[in-house]
Amino acid sequence: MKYQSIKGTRDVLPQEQKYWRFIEKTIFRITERFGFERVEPPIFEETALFLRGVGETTDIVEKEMYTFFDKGDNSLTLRPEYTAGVMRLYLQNGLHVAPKPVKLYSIGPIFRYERPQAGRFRQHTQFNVEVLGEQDPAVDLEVMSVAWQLYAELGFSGLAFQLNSTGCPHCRPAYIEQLKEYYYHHQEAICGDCKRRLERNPLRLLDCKVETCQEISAGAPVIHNHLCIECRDHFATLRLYLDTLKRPYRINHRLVRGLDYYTKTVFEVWVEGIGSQNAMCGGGRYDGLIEQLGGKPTPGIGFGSGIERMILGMREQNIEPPELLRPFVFVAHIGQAADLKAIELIADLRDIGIAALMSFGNRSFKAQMREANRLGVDYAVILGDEEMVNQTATVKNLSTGEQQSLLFDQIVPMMIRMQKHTDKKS
RNA sequence: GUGGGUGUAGCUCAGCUGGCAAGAGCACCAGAUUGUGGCUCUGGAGGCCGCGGGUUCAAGUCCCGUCACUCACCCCA
Repeated sequence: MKYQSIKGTRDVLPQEQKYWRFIEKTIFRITERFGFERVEPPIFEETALFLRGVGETTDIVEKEMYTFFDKGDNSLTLRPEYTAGVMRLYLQNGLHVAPKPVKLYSIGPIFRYERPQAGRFRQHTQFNVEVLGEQDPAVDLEVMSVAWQLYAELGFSGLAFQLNSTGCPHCRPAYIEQLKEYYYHHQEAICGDCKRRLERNPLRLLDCKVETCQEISAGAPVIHNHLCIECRDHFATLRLYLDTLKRPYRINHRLVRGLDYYTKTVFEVWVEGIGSQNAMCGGGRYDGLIEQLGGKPTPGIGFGSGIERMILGMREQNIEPPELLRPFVFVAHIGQAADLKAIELIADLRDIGIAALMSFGNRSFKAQMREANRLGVDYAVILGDEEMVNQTATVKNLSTGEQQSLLFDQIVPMMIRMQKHTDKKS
């Protein structure tokens, strides 16, 4: 084989489309219900936006971006996440003067140069939600509720939020100092990765999977004891809201997120069985980001959810999305006159909105019937020598096997009636 | 970037300790039914056994290299 898809990318084939259709429809329905509006920034932006927006020392920026120079020698990058681009869109298009909060969502591809594995690709699709301009914890709840409602309506069971607060610029630095202080005392015992984390991203120390490191992290200072009053209140109120709605969640002190811009609330939703990358969505609050990108101080919160991971999760939980609609009529034809009539007939049917197909080439009648069956149509219209002589068509109901003879003029009206009939049933 | 696993028909996979003119199921095509699908039966088409080298009388099978895929780590949806 000469060409194959790029590492970490995947083809979406017809048999998977029912998942995509189902998920997209559910997203549209829920975002509408929650009062979100769709925006789509371009797939690539100037590289500097992501450097600033995501954070220069994050893994995403340091090693995962698809960056290239265009013919004008501009450094461009395929978006490695949605938020920075949406913030740019928000500022550039004057949405910051719109009534607050501004509630936006997007659906599209994300690119990261990573080693692929189960549930992780170099191109994946994200459903992304952002709410700008309101710091009320009720907005945190609202954003989390979009994710919750989506997974519930997709049919997932047994899900729970992982929840944490990572503090804010007022309280986090002091906490991180204490954390580092603690770890400096255990420097001998921690793994190589953790030694790096200690210098570069101390919060991640808590998340290490190495057993000996976990023992150490178990004794580490907990951020909740170091939150400032504002952060503590915010977190407590959010918990009150979640409790009121009886939404299951687990406080996870180890939940930290890799992007620099998060403040206060961070959350994920996990699903088992899709490999070790089990987070179906991840997000949190980023109250300082807009300011960092040149806007006025504006609170914000959002999350991204991987559609490929939703599909993996649905498969794992044996959730069957609705089947796509099948074509309604198939026209089988034998002989030249019938061929012309078939072409005319499917055109007429399609004009009035009925999904009609015909056989191509000179296939045997039997083969055409097999094809009709395989396509899953409700009716086969048969045009053969006899029919052409009588100016009639034989219409066969493929589920009951009944068939009747109709004048040409009666076929389209009959199909309209039959389709309405089946619509009612389903 | 690091470590493990796997590469045989379109898909899922058998091929044990080297002896294969290379198999099965599904899918595809055709026939049984000369104008009637699904079920069944019969037949057909479809493979440089990832690629390159080596060992051997003999390699899909053993060895080396290489590429690809895959799982896991880092990190993330």
